[in-house]
Amino acid sequence: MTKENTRRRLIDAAYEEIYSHGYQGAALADILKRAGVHKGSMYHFFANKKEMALSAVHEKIDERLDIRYRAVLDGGAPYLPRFFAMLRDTSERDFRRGCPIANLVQEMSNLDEDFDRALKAVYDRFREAFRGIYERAVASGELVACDTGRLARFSLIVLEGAILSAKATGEPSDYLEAVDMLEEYLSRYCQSA
Amino acid sequence: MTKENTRRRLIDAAYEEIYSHGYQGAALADILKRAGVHKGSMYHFFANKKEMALSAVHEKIDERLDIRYRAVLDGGAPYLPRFFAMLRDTSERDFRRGCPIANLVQEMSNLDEDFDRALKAVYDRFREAFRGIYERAVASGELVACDTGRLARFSLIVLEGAILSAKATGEPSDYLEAVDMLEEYLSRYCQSA
DNA sequence: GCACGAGTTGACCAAACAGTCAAATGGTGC
DNA sequence: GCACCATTTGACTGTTTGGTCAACTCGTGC
Repeated sequence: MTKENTRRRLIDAAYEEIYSHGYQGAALADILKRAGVHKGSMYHFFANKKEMALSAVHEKIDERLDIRYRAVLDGGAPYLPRFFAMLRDTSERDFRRGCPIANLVQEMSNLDEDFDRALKAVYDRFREAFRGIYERAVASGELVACDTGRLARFSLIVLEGAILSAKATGEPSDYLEAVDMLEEYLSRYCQSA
Repeated sequence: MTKENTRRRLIDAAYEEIYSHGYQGAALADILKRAGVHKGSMYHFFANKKEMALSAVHEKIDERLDIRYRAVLDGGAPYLPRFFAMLRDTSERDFRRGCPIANLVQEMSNLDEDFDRALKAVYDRFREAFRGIYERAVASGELVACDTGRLARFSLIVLEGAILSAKATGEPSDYLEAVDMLEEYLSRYCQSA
């Protein structure tokens, strides 16, 4: 165990266990077993289970959002084709487990203020990432001038709903179909025909 | 305690506790306390916690879906205005707790086969209710002939996503805005202009 | 080579958990 | 008024939970 490595292993294990079983359902013993770390060692890095979980939310979800969606922005115009290509890339999606953010929102938002605050921040950041892409698309002339915030809110709703649907039915095609229909909706705001 | 009343009280209490805390987070003791029923008495009616929970899903969610959406069908044409009026009626919605079905799907679908099966059935019934309304709308000439199953799937995705969004942000307006945009999307398939 | 503190170990704890059970209760048919 | 059985009662069990703690290891600075 090479020092600060321990903390990362704990965060990774906590993320995986919570993603699979939810926060309440994730047993501390299972997280520790997965990380190969002893209990007291964990309490050296984190005050309690919740603090570790919130750290995992921040470091595994929040920070990664930026990276993933920045890639779309950094590619330059046209933005929309690359945005939708990214949405259609299901190689990193696990429909059986659904969306890590949505799972936690559903489970914890109404139970714990700290989770609520943390998840609100993540959700807002998610929205802002979408809005940023649409803003660029307006600037590049792909979209007509419109309420990009509204489009972003709706897009995230469709995305989260689609992942939930795929989890509920077991059909990833549910997700892809919804992405098609979102694109169809968006075409209303596209330049020309 | 008047006999079969006990069972209903247990179902009601289980539904409420599970809706608030999730299945894993709902303590049997709290359910019993809420119902005012003793433990052994519960095990007389149900084999275990899971069976009681699945009964609650069936009797409190599954059966009620029919009732709620049948009202739209029973009102006669035009169907779409009444459908959207029902979606916009938030008097019975609890955005803090979200959607009881979605909550359970997120928590349990990938953890337990029995929950998975039960929730798949509920979700499918939900979809069929939507499709039935759109079928009627086509028959009555409100919608042009189109893939009503596809519209129903998308509508449910938007609905579930919107409820989740309202829960995440704490803003019920997120939900209402999405309903507006769903209606806007649907106008593509409406007769005339 | 010693002192120091970050990091590790694993035994231990009280509380909460789902589930069990023998005994008591009470209404119904006869 | 008795017999029967569905229902109720509440104490009990074994397990799992998150969290505590005193002792130990080990690299680094001096």
